Amino acid sequence: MTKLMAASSFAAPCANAATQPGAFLSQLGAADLRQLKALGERVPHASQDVLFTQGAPAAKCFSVVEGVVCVYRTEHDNRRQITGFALPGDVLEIAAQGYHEVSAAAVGPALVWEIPREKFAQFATHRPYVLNEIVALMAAEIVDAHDKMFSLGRRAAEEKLMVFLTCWRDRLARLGRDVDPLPVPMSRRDIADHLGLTVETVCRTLAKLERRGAIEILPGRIRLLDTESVAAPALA
Amino acid sequence: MTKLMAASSFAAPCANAATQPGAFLSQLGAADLRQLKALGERVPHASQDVLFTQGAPAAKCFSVVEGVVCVYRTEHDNRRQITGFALPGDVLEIAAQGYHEVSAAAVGPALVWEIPREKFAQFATHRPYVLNEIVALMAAEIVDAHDKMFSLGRRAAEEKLMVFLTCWRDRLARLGRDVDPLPVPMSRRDIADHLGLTVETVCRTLAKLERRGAIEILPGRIRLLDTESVAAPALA
DNA sequence: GGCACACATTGATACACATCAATCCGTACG
DNA sequence: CGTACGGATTGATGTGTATCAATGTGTGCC
Repeated sequence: MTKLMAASSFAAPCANAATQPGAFLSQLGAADLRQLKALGERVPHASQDVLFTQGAPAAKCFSVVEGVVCVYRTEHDNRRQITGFALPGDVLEIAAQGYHEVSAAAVGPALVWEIPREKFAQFATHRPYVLNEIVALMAAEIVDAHDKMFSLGRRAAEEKLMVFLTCWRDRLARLGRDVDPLPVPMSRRDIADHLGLTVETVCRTLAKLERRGAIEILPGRIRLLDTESVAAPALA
Repeated sequence: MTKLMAASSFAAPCANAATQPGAFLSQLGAADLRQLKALGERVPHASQDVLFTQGAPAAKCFSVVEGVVCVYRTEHDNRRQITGFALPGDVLEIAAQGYHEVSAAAVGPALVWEIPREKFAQFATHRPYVLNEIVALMAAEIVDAHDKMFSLGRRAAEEKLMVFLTCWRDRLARLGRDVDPLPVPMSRRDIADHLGLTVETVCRTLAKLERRGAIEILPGRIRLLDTESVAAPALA
């Protein structure tokens, strides 16, 4: 239990680069991992496939193995807020209570490891250390959520975009990906719905940043040139 | 462990009305509770007192016993985003990893139960069910964070305020408080920093809602008259 | 090749909210 | 009792971003 509160990976949600089922639980032994794998299945998803929907019973939990999955919350009207983009190693709905409070969809083709909730619960019952891992994952997720709240409430469009891009780059880099021309697989609409903007504002702001020499826009990619020249505060 | 994933209190973060140390752990027996109480101390805080600061080592965790505590994240400049208001029974930084990622301050005079992190860790070591409780609390906090992200990113000022007020009312009601003239102890600036607005916009929007007959503004309180007449969507 | 369709980009305009600036109010304090 | 002070309110004005509308650009498909 000492580990629960330990000053361990204060850095980022899931720094594990291994792209295999169960990789998110970094403390598991080989035997445990083998058993865990057997409990779930790897499901391939086509682009735009919906993994689960807000309001539906949370029967399974998920871990991204390949690709990108976006998590979002919707309202009766068309409004959508993307709360995050999940990368390989990231876990979704691992502690959902009863019903999904969000939806998730594959941004591109994705491979997802899905495990029935009860099976995972059984697996964890006799392995207390698993709970510690989960607590740490959730703690990181909460910190991340606070960051995003700050961005949504207190940053202007330029800063939102630069912060988003640099964070995205850092996450991909942590997975060992090549990020010099940074891959940006999600659509402008996805970015807009993530940052609380409109598609048009995202386009225009990216164009403005390019004109200023801060970035270079390529098809499906963006090169980050001058990360420092981020916008000054827009709100007092 | 079955309980971890059970479809239990999907409703709200900490529905426990008992305002005493440890009340947030609803599954504890009397003996456990007594021991737990002995590990921490009740600390009275004056209005505006800072409980802990973003960046400082997370040495303790906290539980509000009386009063209101606001949790916020700041930037080098004066920008502040209040991520939530904690009420009696709510827990803060229970799973912080190493350093505080947010700050917290008393909105009014407050009584807070504070416990050193290691002591709580020791307490929980031999009580696996405590971890389950923590996971459930954190899961609720994550759901809540997603709600707030949606509000910050996709609601206009009127809707932000109405949603905020009704949620605040529901939380107080759950604690058994009288909410007909809803107590609003936090300042307009606090509300603004919570909703991603400015003080002036909060004032003006409240005035507009009052003119429309949706609310009635009283000193330190607001009466909710027509909760339904919330604003239509402002963003597509 | 050419059509269709979704996505991206750019422009013109409107508006919600921020900003700047008073004024008002309640409370603390000399 | 007057002064000072922070919070609340209201007004005048500016601007960032949304909205509406059109035009590119690519990609799949017949």
